[in-house]
Amino acid sequence: MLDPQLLRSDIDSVASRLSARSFSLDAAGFRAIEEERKAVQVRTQELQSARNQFAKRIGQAKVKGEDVAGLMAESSRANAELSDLEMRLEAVQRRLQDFMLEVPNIPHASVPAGKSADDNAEMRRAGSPRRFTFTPKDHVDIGAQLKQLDFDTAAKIAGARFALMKGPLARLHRAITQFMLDVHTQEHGYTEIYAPYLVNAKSMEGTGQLPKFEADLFAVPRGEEGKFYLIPTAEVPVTNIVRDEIVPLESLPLKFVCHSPCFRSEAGSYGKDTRGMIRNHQFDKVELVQIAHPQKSYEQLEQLTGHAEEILRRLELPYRVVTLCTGDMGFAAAKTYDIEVWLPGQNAYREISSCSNFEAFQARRLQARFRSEKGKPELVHTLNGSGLAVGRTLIAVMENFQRADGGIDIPPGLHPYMGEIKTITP
RNA sequence: GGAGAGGUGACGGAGCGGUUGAACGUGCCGGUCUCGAAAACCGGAAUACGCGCAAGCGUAUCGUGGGUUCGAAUCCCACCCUCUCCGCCA
Repeated sequence: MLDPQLLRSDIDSVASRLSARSFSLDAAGFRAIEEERKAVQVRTQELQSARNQFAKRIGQAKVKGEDVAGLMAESSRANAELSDLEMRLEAVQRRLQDFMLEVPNIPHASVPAGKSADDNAEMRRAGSPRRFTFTPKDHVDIGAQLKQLDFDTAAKIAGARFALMKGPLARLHRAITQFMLDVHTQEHGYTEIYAPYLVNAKSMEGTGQLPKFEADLFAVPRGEEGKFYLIPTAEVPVTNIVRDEIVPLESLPLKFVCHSPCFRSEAGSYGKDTRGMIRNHQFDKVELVQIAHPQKSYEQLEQLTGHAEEILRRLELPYRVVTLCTGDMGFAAAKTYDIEVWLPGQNAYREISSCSNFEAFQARRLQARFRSEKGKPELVHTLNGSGLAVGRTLIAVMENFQRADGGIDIPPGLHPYMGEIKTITP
């Protein structure tokens, strides 16, 4: 959510900055609601003040044993208008809130303008794609030949967009997870978190998935009306740790790492990446989350992105980093770096991590604050990034380290996590 | 699933339906004292929002939402959460 003060004071410049991400802000609509809010609120508060005065006078008179019937009648009359106004105020505030919740974040000044992924700016490349002496296969074929990656059985058990791994490949998947967690906790200073995979609507709203993106989520019913949502990323439970909290200044930045399964309905991506494990309803991810001082958050974004890159360097996987353009960024982000790993099977770089600074956009929804140097509570900045998506990392290892005989070499960094097994062979 | 207890400020803990945003204590900040500290004493301190150039004024907030009332932290209802016991369970 954006700062309501900013919208009130300078909605036109907000609108123009949002147009870069092809969001058209209804400035006139906002002004109209805001004007009504102001009028209704002022009047309501006047009446409330009058009511409080009456109540106070009646109380005082009663103590003295005076007759208060007249005052009470007068007060009743004055209150008649109030309940109606209070309802109107509530309604207009809800409309304002609804409006605000649908407005995306303002892109940071350093974000390149653009409409689609084609306009993203490549920042750097690391490693160079391996030259194969044979035609490289993609992970689906490699996995099938090894009989360790089975989409048919997964489809029988659950449906499309699920995967089933067996034996050494399943272990490799686990090894990758452990490796990432160890690097981030032991070398990058993150605190490991284990968090709920089902969360309430409030948490989803805090990080921005709700109300706008309900269709992307899975939910399970709970009780009469309520429901739990399955987390689409550990960002949700972990960032919500600081919801409604005021954290001490000296504790910043908070750095959390959390491995979790992620559940996404992938509504609207029919026909996209249907082959293999690129885009599944369920996948594992190691997520990095930072709660930062507002003046440090962009510094922290560079650092966090570097932490994610370090995993790829250790696994000897070629990658590049791109800055998402205004049109390609997520709803809540002010700036995003995507890290894309080289996939020989697709002959392309594919996203394996997305590192974003949300500035105060999430913090405002979360009411996540810190006590500033002046002793006043101020909104924190929140950041997160994948460090990394486990399934896609597995794919990258399979495709980049595949052998002519259909086997897979294990990158040296993972040997300790594989019981020193160095190859997976057919 | 059954039975019970409880949710008040950073924390502990009061609070006959009426000048209660909330006693008291601890902690915190400033000051006096001191070479310095401790102790003691004095003083200060919630958050959000609205109106206003400002000084300031007003509104809301005692788990959440509704209700009763001229007036609710205090009464009623529903829900959420925490704790204890029983049952079940990894």
